[in-house]
Amino acid sequence: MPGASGSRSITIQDVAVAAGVSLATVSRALADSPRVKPETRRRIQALAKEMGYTPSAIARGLATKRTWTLGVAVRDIADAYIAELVRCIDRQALQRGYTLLLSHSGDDPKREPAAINILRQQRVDGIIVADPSVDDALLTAVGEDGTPAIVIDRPQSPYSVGTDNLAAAQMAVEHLLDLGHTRIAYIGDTRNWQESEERWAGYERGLAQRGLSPSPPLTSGRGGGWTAMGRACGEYLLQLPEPPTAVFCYNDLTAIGAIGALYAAGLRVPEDMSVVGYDDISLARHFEPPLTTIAQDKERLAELAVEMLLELINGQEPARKRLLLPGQLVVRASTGPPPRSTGMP
Amino acid sequence: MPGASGSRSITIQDVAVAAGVSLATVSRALADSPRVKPETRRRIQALAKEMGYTPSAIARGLATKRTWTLGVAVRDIADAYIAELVRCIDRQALQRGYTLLLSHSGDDPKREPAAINILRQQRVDGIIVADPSVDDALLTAVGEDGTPAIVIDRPQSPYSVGTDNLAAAQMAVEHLLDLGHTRIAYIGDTRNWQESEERWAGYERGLAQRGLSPSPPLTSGRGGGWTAMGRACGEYLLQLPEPPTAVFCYNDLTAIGAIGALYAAGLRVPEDMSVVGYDDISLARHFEPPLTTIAQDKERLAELAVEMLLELINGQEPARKRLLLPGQLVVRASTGPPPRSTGMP
DNA sequence: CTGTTAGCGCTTTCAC
DNA sequence: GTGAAAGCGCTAACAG
Repeated sequence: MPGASGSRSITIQDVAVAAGVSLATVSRALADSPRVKPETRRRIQALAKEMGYTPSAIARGLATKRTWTLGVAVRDIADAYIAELVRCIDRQALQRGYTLLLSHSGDDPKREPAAINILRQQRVDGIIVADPSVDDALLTAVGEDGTPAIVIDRPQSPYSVGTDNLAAAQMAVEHLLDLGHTRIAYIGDTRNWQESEERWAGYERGLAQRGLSPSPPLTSGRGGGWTAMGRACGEYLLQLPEPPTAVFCYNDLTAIGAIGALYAAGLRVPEDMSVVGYDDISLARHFEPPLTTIAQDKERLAELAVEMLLELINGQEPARKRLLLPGQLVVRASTGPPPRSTGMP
Repeated sequence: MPGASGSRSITIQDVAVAAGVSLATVSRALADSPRVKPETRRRIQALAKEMGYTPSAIARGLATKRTWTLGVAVRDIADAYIAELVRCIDRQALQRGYTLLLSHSGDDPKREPAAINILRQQRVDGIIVADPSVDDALLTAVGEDGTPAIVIDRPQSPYSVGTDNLAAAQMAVEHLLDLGHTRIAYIGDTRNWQESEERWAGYERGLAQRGLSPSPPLTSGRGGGWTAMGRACGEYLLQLPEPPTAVFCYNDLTAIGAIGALYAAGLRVPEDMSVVGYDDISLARHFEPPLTTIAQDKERLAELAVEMLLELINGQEPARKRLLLPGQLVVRASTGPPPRSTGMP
């Protein structure tokens, strides 16, 4: 016998002979079908358990054309926001009897189609894309082969759920304006350009309503990730002749980077400068100072995404194809009134 | 026609009739078998592509008893260290033609068996467990049904890879001692108790070698996660009559929490207190101050885990069943000499 | 209530 | 080189 390690796993057939019934009966018993005598059912179930029977999801999938598996394509699982979102999706899916198949493109847009393709090959029942940079053409292609897909945070896609970036950003900026700030900067992102631009647009609109003019979004290379970018931009702002008194950031990690720049310069938040983030990742609440930020309702986002996807899977056209949830401004300690003196201390 | 949305996906059979050959030939052509005439092969491949054929991984899995899928069971995908590790595992797996199936127990030990069971039902070729709190009995049970499993950071398990917590922790403490600290605290974790204890043991040994006596590990409820715990412990330390001048933390997020407590008290790091973390998550480098920490070589860990698992899958007994990698001390800016004055300023 | 049988889509002998 | 046919483990008619 060659290095065969795997003791062939026991099948429904094995259980059938052991129980002295037909294979079909076992199948029914295991499925709790009312069509099998309660006693036989119990006996078979006990036997199956005792024999260590583990149903083959793939065989079942082949036979029923339903795998009870949802694919999730993410750009980067190590991104705090995405990871937290995936956790919510997992919870929602599990609750409805689905398992997640994860596929991530390693932050490389070119690999996204491959990532999604893997999911299709695995015959997932549906796909949730948590990568705002996907190509729409790809999504419709996927839809056409019968695998429904919904994308998160990409409002123009065929089926989507997301947070209203523009309105939320505007809220954030209004909060800053209400505190008395007039020189407010925006630190954006180059990778998820569209999303960042929506947030910038909200920032712009908030300022415009008070007759203030926005500055163009600040950004820097993504080397080192968001925190590094936030830090670099923060440092840039500080060496300006007249630095802003507040800054609105693309996300929480960017904000944390910006705050790092302030700390390193011996400045305090919010006394010397106010900072607001976006996403409300779990760290935001516990950071020092606790971050004022826009909370995305991840749990609800996940729930809606899964629900909509299940409707699609069941062949129903969902009531609403594009859902936009409001963001919520969470005021914590990283924002306050601008410093009295003009300029920096 | 009832609400059928899914246009039946096209099969190898469809391609066969379109190409005017038998189904077997298509199968061979698609598999690049040399047994089919090069020209036919190309023709079939082109046709398949054109028809939008997507192979069914589950059908193939059923037929070959190999799914080219690796299961990863994690405690919490939103944990920075775990997420970064999963990213590495994914990269390693992908490189070898495997896809990851993710299963997470939502930080609930009782759900861990279920999480692993899902993986078995999906007939993954092997399992990587990234949850140091799994039960060994569970693992051997899994092994017996022919699904090899390896666990990360749990040295006593049958097959494992991990970082040498004790030695690494000792290094961290020695670094602190070398800087001149004598009052050093340890902030631990209650959830991953064993792992935390190993780190504490390293801390203890480091102190003992210089004739200093350790304090028992500090900890607090996990409400709010690691950062909150670190913060609570940091606050506790500060109100001590004679606070330590340095603190070694279970992980980076804990350290960030502790630093938060210091900042909130108007103290500086490392001038007033040195802090060292563990894991070297990506945030550590960009935090202010950049964290001195123990880096776990996640990429290598992932590589070894995947390699060992593949050996197991291929029926070979791996050369080494239990691998312990050294941690690496990364000195950044959160550690420095103790303050001159005794006690706090 | 239970058994028989025909697939699900693919790989893989075994023939030709 | 290519085709026919068996079978992977399971479900779902269809019969009794």
